[in-house]
Amino acid sequence: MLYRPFEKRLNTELGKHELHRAQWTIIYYLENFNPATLVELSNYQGVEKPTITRTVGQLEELGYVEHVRGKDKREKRMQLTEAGKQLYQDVRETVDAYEVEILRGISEEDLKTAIRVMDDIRKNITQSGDGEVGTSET
Amino acid sequence: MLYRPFEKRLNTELGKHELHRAQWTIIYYLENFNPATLVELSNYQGVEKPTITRTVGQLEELGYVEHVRGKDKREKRMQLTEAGKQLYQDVRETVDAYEVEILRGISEEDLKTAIRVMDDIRKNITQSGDGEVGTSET
DNA sequence: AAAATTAGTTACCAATGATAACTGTTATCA
DNA sequence: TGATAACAGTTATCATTGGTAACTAATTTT
Repeated sequence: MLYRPFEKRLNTELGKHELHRAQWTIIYYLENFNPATLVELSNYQGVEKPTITRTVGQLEELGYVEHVRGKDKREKRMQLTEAGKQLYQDVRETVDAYEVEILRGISEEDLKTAIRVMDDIRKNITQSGDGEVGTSET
Repeated sequence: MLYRPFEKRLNTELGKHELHRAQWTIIYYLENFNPATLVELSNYQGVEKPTITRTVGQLEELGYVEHVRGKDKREKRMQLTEAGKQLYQDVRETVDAYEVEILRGISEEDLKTAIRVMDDIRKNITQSGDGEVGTSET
């Protein structure tokens, strides 16, 4: 419930670069974990594969990502193109400014605590009810 | 980005009661701020009016909310029906259990801090870029 | 009384996600 | 080794949730 205004505003910021949130999330991940498979992205985002297929397809058409083949012919490893890297930098500026703005008046320490708590919560969620992580039930 | 698993899991929990998130949010608000207008709900959720009209319509058909007319014939004040109140209680149990689970291992104090930070962030967001709150620029 | 504002609706469309059923590819194992 | 299982990705289709534009009816402003 707390994320609606957040997402709304983020979309506005991304709109300046004609990007959508789902696309940005993938670019963001690739910048940090270059070449990644679709399954990797799927797990990271907690989203089904077809959704990733679609979004990656868009980014490919836009020229922001390309795929490099590895040994395993099944998987499609994706990486950022030059244009993609440039876009990341550009968006980063916008998003950074946005972050500074929404974090106004919050102490460094409280923020750290909040981030840690959020992370713990995420771990709790993904480790239990989802049945996706670590529960290898043949 | 941090809320995807959260929403996913919440939807699973709500699914047990054949509810969706958007519907639950409205029921939740009504339980606390009985009779509320659609505009009120719209502002609270940071969502446009047509979206609210639709969801409230669903809840009305399901028999969870009903509208009481006030003086102003334009507005449609909604309140929970008996069935709606009952549903709230039932879902509350599910959601409470869920909350306990995802907050495992987080100290009372850290949680308080995190909540405060989140709230501050929300205030920062709604007070600036949206141009919706308090900026009466004729 | 006319004009502007407000609450809500209708009719669209877009973004994001899910499922089911499928094709190739690689691993397993009997 | 050959059948079978598991895995990565795709296609097609649907549902949820959101948005815009254009409208009606009721209420305020001027």
